[in-house]
Amino acid sequence: MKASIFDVAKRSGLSVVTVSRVLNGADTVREKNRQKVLDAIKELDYRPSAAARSLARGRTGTIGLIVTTLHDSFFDSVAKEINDALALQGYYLAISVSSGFGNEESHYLIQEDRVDGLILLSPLEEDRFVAELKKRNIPYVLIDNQLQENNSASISVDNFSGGYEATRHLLELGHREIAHLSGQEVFLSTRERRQGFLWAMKEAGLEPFAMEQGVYGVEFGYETAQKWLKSGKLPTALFAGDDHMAIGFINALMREGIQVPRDMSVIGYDDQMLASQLHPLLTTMRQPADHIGLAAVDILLRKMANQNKRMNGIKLKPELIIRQSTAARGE
Amino acid sequence: MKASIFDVAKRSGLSVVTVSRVLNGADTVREKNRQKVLDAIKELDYRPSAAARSLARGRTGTIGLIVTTLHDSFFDSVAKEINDALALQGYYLAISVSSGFGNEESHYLIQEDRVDGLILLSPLEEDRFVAELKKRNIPYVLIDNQLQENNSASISVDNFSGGYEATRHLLELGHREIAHLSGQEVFLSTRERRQGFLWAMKEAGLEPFAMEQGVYGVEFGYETAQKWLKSGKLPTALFAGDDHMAIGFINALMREGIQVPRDMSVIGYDDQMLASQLHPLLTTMRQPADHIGLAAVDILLRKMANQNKRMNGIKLKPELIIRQSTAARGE
DNA sequence: TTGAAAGCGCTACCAA
DNA sequence: TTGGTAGCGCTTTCAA
Repeated sequence: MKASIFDVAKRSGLSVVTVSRVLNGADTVREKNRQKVLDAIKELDYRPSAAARSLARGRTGTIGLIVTTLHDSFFDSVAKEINDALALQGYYLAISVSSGFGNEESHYLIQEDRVDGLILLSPLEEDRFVAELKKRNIPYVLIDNQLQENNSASISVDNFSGGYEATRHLLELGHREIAHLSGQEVFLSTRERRQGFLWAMKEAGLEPFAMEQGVYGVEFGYETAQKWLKSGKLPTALFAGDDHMAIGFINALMREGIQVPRDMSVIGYDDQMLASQLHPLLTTMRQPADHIGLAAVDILLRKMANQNKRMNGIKLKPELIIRQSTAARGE
Repeated sequence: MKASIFDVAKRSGLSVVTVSRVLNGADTVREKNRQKVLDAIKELDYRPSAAARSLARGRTGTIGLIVTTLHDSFFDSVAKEINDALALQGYYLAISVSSGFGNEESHYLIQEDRVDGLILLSPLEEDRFVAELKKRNIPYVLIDNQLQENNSASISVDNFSGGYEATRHLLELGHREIAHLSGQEVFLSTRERRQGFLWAMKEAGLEPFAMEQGVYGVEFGYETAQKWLKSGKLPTALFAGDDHMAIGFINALMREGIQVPRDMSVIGYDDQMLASQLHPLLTTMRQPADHIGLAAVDILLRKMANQNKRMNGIKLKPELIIRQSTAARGE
């Protein structure tokens, strides 16, 4: 039988209440007794039951994180940061990879109130989740939200600015024929990055060389490159909506002997791990995963503290990381 | 105030016990009453408290999965499979990404008995975990274990056979000058794959063209290729210990205009997502993530059912996936 | 600074 | 087929 707080009390010769106090770091326990309790705990190899604690306290000490996939080094990093930030505050992180479209009527982390608060990382079904969370009165924070109206409790990266800066970088290198690859329209980030691109182009008095819209991923980049290659018309520079598309694009070019950045410059977005591993190392826009994680935890904990108060969203700036895939325009 | 089972009882005009029965799908409830209860539940938007349930039942209904990283499509797949298999049985999966070396004295999933059982996916600190789990009497299963002695409760992929098959594939294509890149020695899988390689070579009466040992990842593959390129001596075929090394290696070759598989064949291991995205599409050894996940859940649940009985480990075979990076030896 | 007692919300056991 | 009652292991008053 597992030891309970009762056993510890008996063994230490003190009351259950005192043991509980020691467990929770109350400072109203005589040092000598504290030691007795600690000894008893060690001897019995006792650990408090999470279930009993949650029940008694009315909260679980766990924060949930819902992600669509962790197979993405940006999400992965954010999750790690959140985990660490939370640990510092004595909270546990429960990650749930919700592939998305829910036959699962509603998420289990929500269903049984297993969490005190929730962080949604780039949620696809944002509105459904948010509605549910509001109804349940569960504090939450959105990262990289899609819906403008949810800006109140969200951390986002300024994608417009990211698209703008990326394009500016190419422009400053002397490029005039610049194309853009974008991902799914459903993502607000997709549209914003493109707007940033268009803005920078317009500002420079230029028309986009080409724009393609597809699905984030290596394949789309590869295929687009092949298509363009076949048509014989290539821009001198490309702003890809994410690193994977950029990598796929470069991959296709390399196979045709077209060199990056000698023959063409390519900039990606996200600074995926792969971006700094595959050659040519990719110039890209980095999303500040660490700040994002910290900010999310900060806002969430605040919200949990003063239920009533309304928080303001935070918008972070992405950072241009110059590597090897972009260079001044040839000739 | 949140509705409790008591409120549902009151509202439905039945007892708490009956409500509990309905909640747990007992078939000893009159259909009419069942409906009453269901209605009350809906009206009150009631959900059972996970904490109270766990406390009363003595188990949490949650299975923990400890992984070092999910930023790996193999781990990611296995995790998904486990999640689904578990859901089918009414269990929840709590994933915990434990970067490894624990200042965290002992893992929180273990610490507070938040789980009924634990699955360890390719654990680095296997012995520490296993010792702890045995002590706590928590049922567990290891996937891809490092220590031979833990084979009792483990699912592993036959890495020896994988290394052997991969090499055979190259051999059958007519290659004679075959090199091997391996990862960290700490991993049993690393050593086994190499042994498989060596065995196949020996069987064919051949000496390895070269063998390098480094760290799993794109970089090591890239650097090794560069080194070999510089020395001017390349094998006609390479068996890389994992896909990332293979990809890095190919990446370096491509930059020098050396084509795969025309000039050299490369086979990887794991069938990472990237392997089927980057061109040339990588020939590789696939680990059967689905079977692994299923088997792990199966064994774990069995162990949980009959605490006493000893299970036998399972060893699965990897599968050769032929894509574009290997071809018959030239000339 | 300590402890007795009353829950937290649910399930399990025993009767009816 | 139903319900009363006693816990599950902990925290939180409230008194002492």
